Amino acid sequence: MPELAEVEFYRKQWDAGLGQVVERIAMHPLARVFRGCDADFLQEALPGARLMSSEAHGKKLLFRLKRGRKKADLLWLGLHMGMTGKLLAAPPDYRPAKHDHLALFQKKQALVFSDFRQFGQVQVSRGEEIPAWWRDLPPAILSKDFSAAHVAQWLERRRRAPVKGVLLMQEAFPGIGNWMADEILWRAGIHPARPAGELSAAESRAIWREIREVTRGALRTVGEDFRDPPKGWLFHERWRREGKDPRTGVPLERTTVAGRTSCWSPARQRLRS
DNA sequence: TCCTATGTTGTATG
DNA sequence: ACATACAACATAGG
Repeated sequence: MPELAEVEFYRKQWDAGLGQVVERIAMHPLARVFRGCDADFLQEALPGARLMSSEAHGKKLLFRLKRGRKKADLLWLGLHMGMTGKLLAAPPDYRPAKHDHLALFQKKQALVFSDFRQFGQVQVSRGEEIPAWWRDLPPAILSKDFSAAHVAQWLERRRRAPVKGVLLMQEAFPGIGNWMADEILWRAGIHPARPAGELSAAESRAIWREIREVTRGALRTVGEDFRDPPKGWLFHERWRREGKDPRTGVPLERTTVAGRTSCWSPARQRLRS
């Protein structure tokens, strides 16, 4: 599932282990989720490290661990949930199941990363320096730097691409995934296949506003306790076979746009005006 | 059996 | 340089 709100929910699942030492770990070092990192190093560095803090940025997660007293003894654990990744806290005697690729065992619980499709990824770095994979991140959606001008700039820069595809670009819109993009465009009344550069200033601004609204709403629901977003959202209809526009009752349409299944309301989102 | 799936990346092609 | 289409990754569920 993981888009930004699901990722935030999963981040908090490991809060149970903050401040505590990892006594031992279990992992499948040959699993595909370790393709981006040195699995042997991970295996030797994690036991004995203390989980200090966690952070989410878009769909990426960072866990900071500390091995000794020196500053340089920091361990940076990066996780991406891919399509089916999840994090959970389990009892300390938990037996990792087939798709649990990494488990950090602490005195009071086990912190588990599970991902059956393995589109997710693990990264690890050591030392004082912020690792390259956590540097130069784009402005977070709810930060001050995520301005209407930032959105307008990206729509213009990718002017020939369908707007749906632009919203999925993580280097500009960190954390937006397929369902959020559809939700944003539906609320803004913009057809997903419209070329980004053809949108008016008002439409660009509406996208900016709805990106932030959908993000806030998703964090308050999905991000808190995984409950569904509020009634009236496209979310509740977009996966249903006979889905209807929550505002007009008109049957929703779906096609592939920018390589992803997209859902929109023909009543409110038109290709040409 | 076939199709779909809340993601990303690489390659071929226009 | 930009954009698109498509495959690949690995697995489950309808």
